[in-house]
Amino acid sequence: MFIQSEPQRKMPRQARARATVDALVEATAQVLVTRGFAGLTTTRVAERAGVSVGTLYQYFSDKAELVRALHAVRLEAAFGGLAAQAADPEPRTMRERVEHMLRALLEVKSERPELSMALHATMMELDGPSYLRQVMAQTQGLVRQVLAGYPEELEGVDLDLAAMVVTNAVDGAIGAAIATGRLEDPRLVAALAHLVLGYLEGAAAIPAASAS
Amino acid sequence: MFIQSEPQRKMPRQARARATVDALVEATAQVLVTRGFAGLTTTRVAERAGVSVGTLYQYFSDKAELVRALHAVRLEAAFGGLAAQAADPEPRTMRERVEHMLRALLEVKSERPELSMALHATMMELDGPSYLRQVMAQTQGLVRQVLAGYPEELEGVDLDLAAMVVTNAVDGAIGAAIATGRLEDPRLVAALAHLVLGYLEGAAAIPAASAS
DNA sequence: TCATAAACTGAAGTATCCTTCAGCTTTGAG
DNA sequence: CTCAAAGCTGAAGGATACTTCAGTTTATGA
Repeated sequence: MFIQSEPQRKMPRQARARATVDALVEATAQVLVTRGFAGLTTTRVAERAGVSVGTLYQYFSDKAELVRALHAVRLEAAFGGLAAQAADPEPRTMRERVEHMLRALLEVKSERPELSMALHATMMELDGPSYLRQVMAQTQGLVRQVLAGYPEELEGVDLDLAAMVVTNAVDGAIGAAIATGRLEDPRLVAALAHLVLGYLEGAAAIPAASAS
Repeated sequence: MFIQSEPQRKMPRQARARATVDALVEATAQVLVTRGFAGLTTTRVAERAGVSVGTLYQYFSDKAELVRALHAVRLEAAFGGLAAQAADPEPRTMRERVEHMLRALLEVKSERPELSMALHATMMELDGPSYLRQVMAQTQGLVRQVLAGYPEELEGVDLDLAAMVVTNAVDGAIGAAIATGRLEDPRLVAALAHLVLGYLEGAAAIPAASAS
């Protein structure tokens, strides 16, 4: 599962090299979790991956590139799970679809919660706003698309605003759940679904109306 | 507005020194926004504050201490605004109270959005989970207290869960708004209020019920 | 006014870290 | 089997950052 987004560096051609790249990305994940971004040194990553520093620099031009590769892998995983549920041809009520997507998302995040947290913080520090915009564009786009599949229920709702609010609200709540170790709380899915559906229901009234 | 949480270092006694400490904290904010945490060097901060490095080390034992001091100032500002609205003796409907608090929160964040973002990312990298827990404990505590003031509307609702979900959902949505520069969108308050109230309404049904 | 404490300076020591590259090892096609 | 390409090694160069502290300047109060 290597990503082809390191333009200036060599691409692995042999199987051994592909394994090396994978090991480096995984090592990055481990070091990031255990020592944080400050402790993410090229030597340490190489060591953990069982190769020498020079090898690292054959495939990654930078510490940042290493982190970005890791992020690409994880994003694909998280997004893939979501997209699968979003595209599930089985017709579903809006509630069902929301719950399924939430479950898929929670499943991915639950696999390595500390990594999710550490990686997010690092990408934030690394690419700041552009990182956020990229992730948000993808995720919100998907959510928006799903919402568009329920035109009757959401008549008059600003789908862009709804996608933004709902997506990031869920993300914030999940982040908090991770930080406090409540990711396994069985009520979580129900609570998040209630949050999303509670917003969507009656969201048509939002646009101009604003009580003082 | 200096904080007394640098145990090992000297406390400023004269007015000049207090001004120096303030200047250092403000310089930290500026450097953090313009160069990120990676670019936050002690020399650069001192330079920007108009003092020498040695002076910095008289009051702050560490780069981290500098950031923590800045965070303390900002947290107090944000929390103060919220608490003021929360404790406002004027009786209000739940909707009004929520809207007022959201407005107060958005006001603080709007002052220096990039700083809010950068500081959050940095604290995340610096103190990770313990930072989140601290902030969440404070904020959720406040929110929980506010919610407890509306026992009829929220009968049967798990206030702890509600405070956590609502608080962090709002935080996530605001974070996204900051990143995309939509903080001034006039519909934002209404949308967030709708999010919060939509969750609270009927949240009593959450505990055990969980549709498959 | 003067002495003492507080505050400030900034060059220098120490510690890492990033990154390269010349040479060695492994792979795989012919 | 042979050899050119791919892959790997790790010591060393170069750069920067953190932190200290001996010495200087400024404030205070007796």
